[in-house]
Amino acid sequence: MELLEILKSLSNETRLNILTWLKDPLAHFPEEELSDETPQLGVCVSDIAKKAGMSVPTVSDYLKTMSAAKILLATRKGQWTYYKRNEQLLQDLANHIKYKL
Amino acid sequence: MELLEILKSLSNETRLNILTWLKDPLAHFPEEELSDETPQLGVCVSDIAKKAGMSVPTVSDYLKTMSAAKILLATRKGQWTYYKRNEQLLQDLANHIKYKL
DNA sequence: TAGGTAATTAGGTAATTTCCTAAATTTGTA
DNA sequence: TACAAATTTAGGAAATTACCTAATTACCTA
Repeated sequence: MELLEILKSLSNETRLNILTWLKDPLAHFPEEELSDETPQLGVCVSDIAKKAGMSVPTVSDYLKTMSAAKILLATRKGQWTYYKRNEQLLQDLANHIKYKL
Repeated sequence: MELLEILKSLSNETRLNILTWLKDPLAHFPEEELSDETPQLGVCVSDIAKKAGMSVPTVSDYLKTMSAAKILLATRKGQWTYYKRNEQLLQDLANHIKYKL
């Protein structure tokens, strides 16, 4: 777990928002954008970009940054890349702060 | 607790190092720089700057940033400003990540 | 295979962060 | 009062981050 990389990737308001939106996609994305695979796969780049009100390339780069830090997990399926939270890493992060930092 | 402000103040290698050094000053600062008040007060700016290998103004500013985020607590005593960790806030941060984020 | 949609990569400008030196302030002491 | 030590504030150069548009790549389907 690369603590500094993780903290850097969380130190931006939009990226932090994305993380919270992905905690409960049903509550934060329009129903028609979600499928029954959303819980497994996550949400695709353009839907997240729309929600963030930012360009697709910018958000794509943010998501890549967060995946590199392992905060998010990416799944490519056809033309789409879906991103979801890595709950295990977030628990590891919390534990690291609690007991190690 | 201002999550984004806290995460920003932790997203720098030197600031993160300072936080870990202050967890155990005895292990990270020369004995002659410490007093029996160190556990209560913390460590002063110039000692931390020396350990970090950076200028006093830079480190003073880092410490101020971390105090503003309430990660550190400052005590002015005479000409010195001592900084120590705010353990309560770090526990709050860990819990927030674990249960809220 | 051509055209369309989704995503990524490339390249750039603006804003922010990093970290310095010099100057000013605060406090203790001769 | 005057000088010294610790810190903070001010101001600035260099590096990084934030975000955009344009171009390219990946993949699907007619």
